[in-house]
Amino acid sequence: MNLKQLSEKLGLSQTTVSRALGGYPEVKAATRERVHQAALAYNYKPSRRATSLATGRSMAIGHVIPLSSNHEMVNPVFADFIAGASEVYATAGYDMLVSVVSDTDELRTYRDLAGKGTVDGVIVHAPVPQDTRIKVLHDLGLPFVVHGRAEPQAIEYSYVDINNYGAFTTATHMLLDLGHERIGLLNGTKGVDYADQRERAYCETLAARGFAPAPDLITNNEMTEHAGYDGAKRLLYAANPPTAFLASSVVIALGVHRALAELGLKLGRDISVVCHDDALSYIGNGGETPLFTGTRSSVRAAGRRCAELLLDRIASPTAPHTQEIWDVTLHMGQSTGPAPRHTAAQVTSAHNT
Amino acid sequence: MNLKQLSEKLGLSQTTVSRALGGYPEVKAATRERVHQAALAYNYKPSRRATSLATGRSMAIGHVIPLSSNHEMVNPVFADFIAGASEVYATAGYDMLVSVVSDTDELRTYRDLAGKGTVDGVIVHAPVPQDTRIKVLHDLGLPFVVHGRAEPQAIEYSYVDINNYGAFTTATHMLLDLGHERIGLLNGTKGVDYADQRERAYCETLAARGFAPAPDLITNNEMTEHAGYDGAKRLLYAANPPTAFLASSVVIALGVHRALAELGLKLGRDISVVCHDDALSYIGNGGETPLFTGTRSSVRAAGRRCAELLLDRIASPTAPHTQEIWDVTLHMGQSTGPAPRHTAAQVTSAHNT
DNA sequence: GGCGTATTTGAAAGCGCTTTGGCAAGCTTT
DNA sequence: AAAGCTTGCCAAAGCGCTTTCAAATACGCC
Repeated sequence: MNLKQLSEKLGLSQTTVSRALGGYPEVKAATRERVHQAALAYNYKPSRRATSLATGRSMAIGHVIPLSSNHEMVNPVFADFIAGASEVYATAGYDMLVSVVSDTDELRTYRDLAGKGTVDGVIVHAPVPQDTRIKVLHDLGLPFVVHGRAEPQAIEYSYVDINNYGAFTTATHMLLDLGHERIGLLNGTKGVDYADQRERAYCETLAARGFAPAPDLITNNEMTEHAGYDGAKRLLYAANPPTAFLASSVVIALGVHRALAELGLKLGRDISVVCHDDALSYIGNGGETPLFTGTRSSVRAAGRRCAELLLDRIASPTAPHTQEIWDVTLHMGQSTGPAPRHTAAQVTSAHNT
Repeated sequence: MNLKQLSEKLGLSQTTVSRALGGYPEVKAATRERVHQAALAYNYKPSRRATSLATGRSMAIGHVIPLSSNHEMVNPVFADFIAGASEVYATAGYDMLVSVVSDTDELRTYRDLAGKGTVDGVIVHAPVPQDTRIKVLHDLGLPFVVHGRAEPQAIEYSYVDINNYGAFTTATHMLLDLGHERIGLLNGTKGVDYADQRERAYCETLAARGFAPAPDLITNNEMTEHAGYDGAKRLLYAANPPTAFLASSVVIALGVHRALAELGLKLGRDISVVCHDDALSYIGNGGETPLFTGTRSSVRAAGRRCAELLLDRIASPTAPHTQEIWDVTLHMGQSTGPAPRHTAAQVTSAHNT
């Protein structure tokens, strides 16, 4: 059933039917009602293809999620972020277009989306400093919102980010307050904005409290369970091991946890762990007393907010940009405790088990 | 730049330009070349909106991923599945449309997608026995492929599934061979096909080997780390605890692992764990000797295959259906060992620590 | 040279909607 | 009662492609 057929059935013009369904005011209430009934009865839905062509808007938002060409890894936070964004799109009548592309193809993908007009806007994930995507999108005239930041940029743009610097400053202070002096940082890939912010916070907080940050206590890796496990084990086996870890995600923290179990070390007693928790639904570090102490911020909420901002931008492209930096709060869990006295001995003995 | 402008620039008709770009044979090689050059120079890309309307195909595939209305949970396997499917779509020039909807809205979403013609086909995720979606999609005439099975069905359909029954039969036998007699099953939600298959395999294998499967050793829950942790702890605290667990996913197994660590039990010595491993990229239970012993099958590969089959169906809708059941192989990890002698005592002592 | 057959190009008719520009009828003004 | 507004509806022109049908040109052969 298409518009022509429906309008013939009703003895009305296509114009009137279209207007009735579209909610335009110049239709008599009775007519509108009749049209709605008929649409329901014949299960008429305007073709998205035709509507798009006629209006010039495709009613779809693109999410280009990069796949590190080397590790073929899909970051699990995307799942939650997308779920959040999807809620907003659904209520606004937008579709969500997802492309998983190797990061080398990303720019081409944006050019394609813009050229073919497949989407009305895009969300930029995992920005890096001086991200080239921002200029490209700006030049293409494709509305976008960044999840995270990509400073410095000559171009003004909208973003939603969490206060990574603040989060890791708080976390570092907290571990120092507990007496930990050697703190390992298990971070994400270098060059990604949030990872750099976190490292800076960690280093500067240590420095401010009179400790020299040891580069050998920092690992940069993808945010996988395995990376956490490897990183923790490597640092713990080294000379002068840390008594605490800062982990960039719960997934990494789970890896640390596994390493500790294997070494016979008890989390929160022998080794403390503080992580940033994206509140991923299937990891669930929540509850009364969560497993891991950490700063927390819902990546799903960020997805929702980014989507809202993007739809706003599409509606009014010349409006001033919105830049939100969300503060995060520290939640106490079971993974932190005062620094133990004899640390080196501990690990060595564990090693010999 | 649109087709009209480009063809005027070239002094050709829109027909010829369209055909040259579309790779139709009735264009002189020299002309084709000239058109391609110009398209490149002016960065012309045919509008997806117009193409769709003209051809009647939208060049997009829908993935409707259900959100359990009660738990708001996004299954992490979707991320990997989608990444696999996306690869195939990308090379075929298709887009991927993702809607995350509460499971009560799912049928409506399918009807919408079909009615508006937003997609040319869909993938059905997480089927349940006698899944109503299959009939609805069949009646809508929307091509689809199911990831998993939804038997029994009056309707013939295509699917890709793993041999869940075989996998858990193998796994149960293996634990029995190691001397484990009380084996806990930490399974997914009841009513989802794969969970039911796995439970059946577990029960029937136990029965075949002369053991009565105890219902109190089975838990059904969403496949989260937390559920694994809770389930393991509950079973271990009960009277006559198991000496081994079968876990429906690595995420659950990680939860078990955490519970064991907390109880001071050693994985693979005090308690054995076998799980099914979807080979999720960010969990990474791989490597030389993986942490968890388990049957393994790449959910990403399944995503690829489902996508291929769906594109085939769209190309030839009347072709016979393809039904693939993938056998899975058991990979030895560090999480299994012979059954310990004194089990009840163990846990009790751990409890008192 | 003329006829039949390829080869190459174009004009125009959709695809199914939205939206502009009218038009007729009913109401208000003065 | 004539002029001016509203109200409610319609015809038709796009939106930017694809594709059918027809035509023009080039080629092979007797």
